[in-house]
Amino acid sequence: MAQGITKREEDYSKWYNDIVVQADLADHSSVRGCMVIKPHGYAIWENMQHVLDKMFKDTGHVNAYFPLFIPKSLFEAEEKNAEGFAKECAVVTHYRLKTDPKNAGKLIVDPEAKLEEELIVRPTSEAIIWNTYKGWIESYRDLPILVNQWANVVRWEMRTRLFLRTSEFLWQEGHTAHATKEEAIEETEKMLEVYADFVENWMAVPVVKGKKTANERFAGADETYCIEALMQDGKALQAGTSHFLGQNFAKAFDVKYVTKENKQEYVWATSWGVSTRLMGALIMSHSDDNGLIIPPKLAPTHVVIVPIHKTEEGLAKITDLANTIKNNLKQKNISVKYDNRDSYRPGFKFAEHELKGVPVRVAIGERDLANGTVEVARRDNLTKEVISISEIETYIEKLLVDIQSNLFERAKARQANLTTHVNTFEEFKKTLDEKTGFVYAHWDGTPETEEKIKEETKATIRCIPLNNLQEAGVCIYSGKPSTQKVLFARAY
RNA sequence: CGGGGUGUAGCGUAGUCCGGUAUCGCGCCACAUUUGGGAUGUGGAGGUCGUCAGUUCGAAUCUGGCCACCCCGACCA
Repeated sequence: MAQGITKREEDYSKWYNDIVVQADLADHSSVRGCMVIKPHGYAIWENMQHVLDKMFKDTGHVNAYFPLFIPKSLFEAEEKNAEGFAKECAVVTHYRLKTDPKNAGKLIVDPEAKLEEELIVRPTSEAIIWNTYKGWIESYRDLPILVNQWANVVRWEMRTRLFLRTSEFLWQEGHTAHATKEEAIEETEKMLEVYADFVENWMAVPVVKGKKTANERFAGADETYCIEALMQDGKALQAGTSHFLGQNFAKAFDVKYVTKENKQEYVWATSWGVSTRLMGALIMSHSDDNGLIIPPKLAPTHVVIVPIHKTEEGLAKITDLANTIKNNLKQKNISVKYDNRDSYRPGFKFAEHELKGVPVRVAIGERDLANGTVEVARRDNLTKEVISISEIETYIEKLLVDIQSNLFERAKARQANLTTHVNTFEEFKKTLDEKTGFVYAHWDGTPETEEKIKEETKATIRCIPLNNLQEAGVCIYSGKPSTQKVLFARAY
């Protein structure tokens, strides 16, 4: 167990890395750009999956699984999508190794085992899925198709960061097919709402919902919706995207259906996804210089009980009490870990569970037994209280709810403080450099201006917020007329 | 792919200029004493010094090639 976490104000990215590694969430693997998600990190991801999966099912979706490999000819069918991902694709060219005749014990790629057609390791699955949907859809009676898959994908990134950007990552991708444009757009918006609901109410991370500009749009989409979150260092993080794909994939893969009126029509499509990147958002939204902070609704362990004893008899009594509390809390669906390891002292355990982000710690000592109390410490604000044993269960139940909402309110207040409206390019640059955060500014709506602003400031348009206030103004860069302010930020 | 840096025990390091078989801390193992915020003592295990070749009686140290990783840029959920 390492002891020092870099302070946030000293070096924010180092702090982030320290948290990920020292809180046992993930590690660099010996595969370049790929990480090992460790049990503690994976447990949090599993909780995210469970909640999201239920939300998907509740909105009528079902799960399925499609292949990891996509033949190049299928991959290239939707041109824009293919072009967008071409630069970061892993490609399988051979299917066999053989022993090296010149170097005993070593293997080489068998040059005679070259594939007729290369296989692309999926960076996303639209191509293989729409190729499949072609066979599933004949009539309007086959629609809609509402399928999700949990999978890994590979995008050959040049620079990687644990959870935020790795060459391989885990995600879910929903792929739906609809009879009408309206229905597909409704689906796209519905899933954006699902994501916003999850990220705000389970992860306790406030988001701005919006649409991407043409530059930032998913390759192959007509419209990309997104949720944007703001991290503690004032940088934005895209937390989820939902795409209205129009008829682009239906046309590329020739997926038509027969209407009631016996007419042939192309199918309308959506796709939407969130990834293990959410882990990064979770970490960077709440954690502090003592380590990770996990919102109760996603914490693998809600409460840890630490015994403090002087004698064996004392320990036995504490253990009895701990087990009673544990069982009572279990009735309330609160998961409890009794940390009775005898090789570590209480102070060490306190620090360790803080580092790993357990929301509530209960310490029980022999003094408590005499007084009929326990000490309860909350992770979010590091405060402690002495609570009577008789009311411990109801107290903790309420405390977990408090912590969840406190984390959200805290993050929300921070986001509000780090949101600025500006009217000139000077103000814009100054805000980005000195204050950071979300910056609202007028933009003339052209990709050229967006590109110039990005080149000069490294800030991108994160989104055009939904239900955005319409107000006449002039673009901060070009001085041309604008109808609304859009959301800029430097981003991960 | 460009520019910079680093490779010595599980982790962090000293030693490299000036060649003589590797230092310290954390962690690990055993035992004892401890336990209300990261315990202490005693004993112990653990290293082809990134890799390959060269120079030398002798290389962590000098020379050359290669490899890996990190940081900065171009790219990106």
